[in-house]
Amino acid sequence: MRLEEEIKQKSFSSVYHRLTVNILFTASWLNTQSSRILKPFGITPQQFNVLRILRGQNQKPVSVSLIQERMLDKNSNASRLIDKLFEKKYIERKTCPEDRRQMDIIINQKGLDLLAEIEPQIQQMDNIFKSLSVDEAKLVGDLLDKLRG
Amino acid sequence: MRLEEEIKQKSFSSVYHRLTVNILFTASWLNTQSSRILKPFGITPQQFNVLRILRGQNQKPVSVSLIQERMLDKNSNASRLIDKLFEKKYIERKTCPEDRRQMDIIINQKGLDLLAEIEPQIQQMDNIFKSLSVDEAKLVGDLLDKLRG
DNA sequence: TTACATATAATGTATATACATATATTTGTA
DNA sequence: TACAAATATATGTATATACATTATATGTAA
Repeated sequence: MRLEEEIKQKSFSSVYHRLTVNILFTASWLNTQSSRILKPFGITPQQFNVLRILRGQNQKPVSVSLIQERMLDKNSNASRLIDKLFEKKYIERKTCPEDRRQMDIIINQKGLDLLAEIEPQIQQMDNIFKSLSVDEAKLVGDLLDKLRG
Repeated sequence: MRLEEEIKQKSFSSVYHRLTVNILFTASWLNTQSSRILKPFGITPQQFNVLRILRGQNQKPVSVSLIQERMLDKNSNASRLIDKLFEKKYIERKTCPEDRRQMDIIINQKGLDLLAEIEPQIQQMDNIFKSLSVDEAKLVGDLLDKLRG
C-alpha cells in the first residue's frame, strides 16, 4: 500500500524525505510481523537474531563484542540480550580462559532446536516479499547499499 | 557500504531475506543518525515526529488517536509521547468539550520554534541520500510500497 | 616492576516498543 | 430509560534502545 495512505500524509518535502520515512515505516512494519511470529515461542526479534548469529559460528565460542558487531542494531545491548537467552537456557556462557575480560558464548542444542522450529514460519514471512520479483528485490537491496554510502 | 560488510555476514538464504535484513539495518542506521542530530535539542526522533504531525494540522486541535494513526510506528504509545512533549511545554492539551473521552492537542509557539530550529539539520540528513539520484530514490520508494502489498 | 592507557563487559537511567488491561465516556438498542 | 457495546485514552509490565559510567583485565612504556 502506498505510504501516503498508510500514514495519511498527502505529500513530502522531497523524494529523499519520502524515502527516509518509507524505510522507517517499512522496517517498523517488518518488525511487527516478526514479533508476532516469534511471540508464541517466547522470544523477541533481537533475541532470535542473536541466536542465529551464534549458530552461524558453528559451535565456535564467540565474545559479546563479536555478537554486537554483527547485530542489526549496533546500539543495542548485547550483554543484556545474552542474559535473557542464558536465563532461557538457549546458550552456554563462561569466562574465556585466555582473556578473562571476555565471555565465551555458544548456542546449545535447545537453542538450535528452537531455531529449527521457528525458521519455517520466518521463511513464510520473507515470502510476503514475493510481491517483488527476484530482480526487483535485488535492485532495492543494491540501492539501499548505495544509499548508505 | 555493502550489507555483507556492515554486519560481517557472508551470505543470505535468498535475495528476499537479504532485503529484509537490509531494510531493518538501514532503518536502524537512519534512526541512529537522527537521534544524534536531535540529542542536543533534548528530543527523541519519535517526539520530533509527533511535533511534525501536530504542525501539519495547522493549529487545528487533534486527538491522540489521530496522532497514533499517522505515526510511523503504529505500536508506539502516543499517549506517553504526548506526556513528554507536554512536560517540555511544546504542546497544549485539554479535554475536548464535545467528547470528553478525547484530548484536544495542539502545538504551541515554543514547539513551532523548536521545529524551525531543528529542521535545517534534519534536511542535511536527507541529503546523505543524494548518493542516489532522484529517479533511484523514487524507484526504491515505489518498490517498498509494492513490497508491503 | 609500576603506572597508565586501552579493551571487554556489566550496570544505570531515561525513553520507546509491544501488548494487555483498566477507566471513563459515548453510542446503539431493547 | 437502562444497559451492553464501542470508543478514547491511560496505565502496567517486560523488553529493547541510546548512551554514560563503572569494574576488571590486559598491554605497554617508563
